[in-house]
Amino acid sequence: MDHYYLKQKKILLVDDEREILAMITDFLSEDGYTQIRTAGTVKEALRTAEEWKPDFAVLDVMLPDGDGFFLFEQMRKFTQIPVLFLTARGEDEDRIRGLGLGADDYMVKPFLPKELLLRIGIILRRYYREEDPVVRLAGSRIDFARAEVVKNGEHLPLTAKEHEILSALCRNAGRIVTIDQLCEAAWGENPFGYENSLMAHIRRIREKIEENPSKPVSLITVKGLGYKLVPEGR
Amino acid sequence: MDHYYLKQKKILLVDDEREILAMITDFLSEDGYTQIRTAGTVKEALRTAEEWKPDFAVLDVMLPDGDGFFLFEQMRKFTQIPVLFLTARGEDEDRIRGLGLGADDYMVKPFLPKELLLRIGIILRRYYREEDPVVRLAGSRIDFARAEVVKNGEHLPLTAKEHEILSALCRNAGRIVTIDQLCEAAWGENPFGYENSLMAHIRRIREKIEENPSKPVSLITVKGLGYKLVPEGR
DNA sequence: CCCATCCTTACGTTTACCTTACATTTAAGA
DNA sequence: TCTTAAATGTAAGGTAAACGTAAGGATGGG
Repeated sequence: MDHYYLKQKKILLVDDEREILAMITDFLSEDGYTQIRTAGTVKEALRTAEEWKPDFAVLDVMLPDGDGFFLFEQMRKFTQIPVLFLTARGEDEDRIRGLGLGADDYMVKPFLPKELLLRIGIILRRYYREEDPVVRLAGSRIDFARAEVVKNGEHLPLTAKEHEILSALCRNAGRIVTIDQLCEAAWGENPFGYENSLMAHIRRIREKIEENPSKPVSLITVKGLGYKLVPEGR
Repeated sequence: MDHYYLKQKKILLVDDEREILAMITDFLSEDGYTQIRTAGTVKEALRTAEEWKPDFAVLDVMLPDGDGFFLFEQMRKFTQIPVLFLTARGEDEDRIRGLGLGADDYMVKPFLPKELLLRIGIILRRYYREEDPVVRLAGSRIDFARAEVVKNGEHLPLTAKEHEILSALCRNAGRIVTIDQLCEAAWGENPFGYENSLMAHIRRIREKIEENPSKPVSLITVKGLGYKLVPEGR
C-alpha cells in the first residue's frame, strides 16, 4: 500500500440525509479510511470543522439551515482544506459556482460510490503529496524521505545502513525481525558475518531514536529471536 | 495575478474533432494560457508528448487509431504529468476506468468550457503549486524563470544541466534525491555512467549557491543515499 | 555459577564522495 | 564554414564520514 498515511486523514462529511452519510462512511472505512465524522447542518458542520480540524470535507449543497456554498465560505475563513461538493441539482450554474469559489471537485447525485472514492483519493494525493510518511515512536519520529529522525526538536541524520535497517524494522513494525532478515536487508546476498556489525548499527540507531539508548523502549531486542520496532502507544 | 506562471505551463490537447480542439484552444488562450498544442491521433499525441514535454494533457477517449486509455498508459511510461479525460460516453465503466488508471479528472461531453477552464486551473494549481519560481536558500536565492542565482547581490547564471539538476532537487525540496534520480533528470533515458559528471555539476552548483562550497549548508550530501536541497530556515 | 547472548566502546579500514585540472563537445557568431 | 568561448564530461589523487571489527563488560536463564 503506497499512500497508507493518506488513509489516516480526517474526513468530514456534511449531508442532511442520514442514509447518504451512512453509505459514504461505510465505503470510506471499507477503503481503509479511519477518521470520519459527519454533520447534518451548517451549524454542526462549522462547529466540527473548527474543533476537530479535518483534512478534507465533502459538502452537500442542500442543507436545512443554509446551503453548502455558504458553509464553504464560512469554513474558508479559518481553514484551507480541500473540499468536494455534492449536489442534487445538475444545473450548470451550481456546478460552476462551487468550482469558482475554490472547491476542488464536485459530484452530482446520484453518484457511484466507487467514483467518489477515486476522486477523494485523487484530491488527497494531490493535496498532501508533499507530506512524507512519518513513523512515530515513543520519544522521536522517523522521516525516511529525509533520512532523519526528530527527537526533542533535534534533527539527527540517518546513514545509509541505518536507513536500510530501520526500513526493514519499520516494514514489520511491531513484529519481530530476525537478525538474518536484518542482515539480508542491509547487505543483500551474502548477509553472513555481519551480525556484529549489525549490533553496532543497532546501537547507533538507538542513540538517535531512544531517549536512553541503554534502556530502549522503541527498538526492543527479543533475545534469541531478533529485534522489533514498537510504534508510539504500543 | 497570483499564479501567473501557471499560465505558461505547456498544455497538450488531444481530440479527433477539429472544432473541439479549436474551441478549447480559444478558451484557454483567452484565459491567458500561452503554450497550447493539439493532436488528433494517438500516434501524433505520443510524438508531441515525448518531444515537447507538456506539463498537462487533456485526452479524448475516442480517437481514430486507439483509445485515450491506451494513449494514457503509453504516456505514463515516460511522464507523470496530470491528465484530464474527455469522454462522449457517460458510461459508468468508462468514468471509473480513467480515474482508476490514475488520471486526475474527467469530463463528459458536451461540457461547459467555463467548467473545463476551472478544472484545469484547479489541477495546475494543485500540481504545480510548490514550483515557486524563486526558491530561497540560506545564503542565496534561485530564480528558475531567469535561470540564475542571486548571492550577495551578485547574479550568477545557471547552465542548462545545472538548471535541470537544481529543479529536480527543488521539486523534492528537503527530501533526499538519489543519484540515479538526478542523472535521470539531467540525462533522460540512459542516465548511466554520468555519476562522475553529476558530481562535477554539484560542485559547480555549490560554487554558485553556497557561501562556502566546501562546507555546504543548502545542497547537502547524504552519503550512500543521495543529495538534498534544504530551503532557508531548515 | 556458568554459559550464551547481547551490549558498548574504541579504533582501524574502506568506500563514497570531493576537488581540481584538463579534455571534449556544443553553440553562437563572424 | 570556421572560430572561439562556454558548457559539459573525464580522470586521478585526496579525504573524512561511515562502516566493520574486536575485545572486554553486562545480563539473564538454567
